[in-house]
Amino acid sequence: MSDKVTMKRSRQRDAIIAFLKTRKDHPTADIVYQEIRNTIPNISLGTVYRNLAQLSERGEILRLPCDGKVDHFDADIRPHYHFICNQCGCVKDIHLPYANMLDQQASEEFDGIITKHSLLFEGLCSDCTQSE
Amino acid sequence: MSDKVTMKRSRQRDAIIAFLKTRKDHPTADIVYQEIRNTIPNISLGTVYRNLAQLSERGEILRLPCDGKVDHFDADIRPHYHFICNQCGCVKDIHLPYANMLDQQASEEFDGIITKHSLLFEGLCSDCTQSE
DNA sequence: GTGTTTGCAAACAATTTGCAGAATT
DNA sequence: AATTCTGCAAATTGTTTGCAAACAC
Repeated sequence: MSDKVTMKRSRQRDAIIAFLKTRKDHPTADIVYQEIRNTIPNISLGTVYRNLAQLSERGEILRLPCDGKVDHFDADIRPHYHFICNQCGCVKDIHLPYANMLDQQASEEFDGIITKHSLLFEGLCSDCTQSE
Repeated sequence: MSDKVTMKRSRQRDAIIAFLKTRKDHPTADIVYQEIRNTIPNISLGTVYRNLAQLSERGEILRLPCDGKVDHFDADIRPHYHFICNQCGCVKDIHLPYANMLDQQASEEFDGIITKHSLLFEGLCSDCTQSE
């Protein structure tokens, strides 16, 4: 849709990317905001949203619409699946190989063009399993 | 979580369910609202949301958080998969058998408990394929 | 009659946007 | 110098909620 327009560097964006890369969970925009404020106290929430939107549009990070409410962001852009805990809402990676077969099967019975799929598992994470 | 509490019937709710059952696409709350207004002109949007929430909590309809923005609702509660068009945003059914295998595979490499998954295909619907 | 449902409007949460000034190239 | 980026606050969007009156059982 849109070409990759010139991007100037900024302290704020660098910090956002760097932070996302340190995390294996998948922070929300607000968590990113709270964290970055430790380093850049007067960063604004708008800037965080702007950068996350920008970066995910360019494919440099992933936007995960896991729980239908709040988006989560992932610096690991390799195709992989996710899990969301029904109790605490945490989001984790599921390391299964991407199932091309599913796209093929779906294509066979579908009239349009299928380019990919996303797969979200649900249940209880290990922490919540114990405290139940 | 919550027991099925007594439910009194209402003209509005009956209309909402009836409408949803006539549709194979998966209307949003707002579309339901616009439609029902033809029959019940002074129904309020709040009532539509309240009933859709209520019905999906009781498992009488499905809430589909397809596009991360707007929820879609489905009167077909049998487990099945969905497709969302990247162009027009329409949501369609994908009739593949529910893949229990995926839950098993995911469970093997995951520490918590996996109860189910949802699978969303993306691409272009047949209409958008032609107009491209 | 008791308790649920409604319409309305106000409240809310997550996110986006307009703008003037600051920072990057 | 040109353009992108930021902080701030206001605007938007989708959805939920509080309340008094209306309705169902």
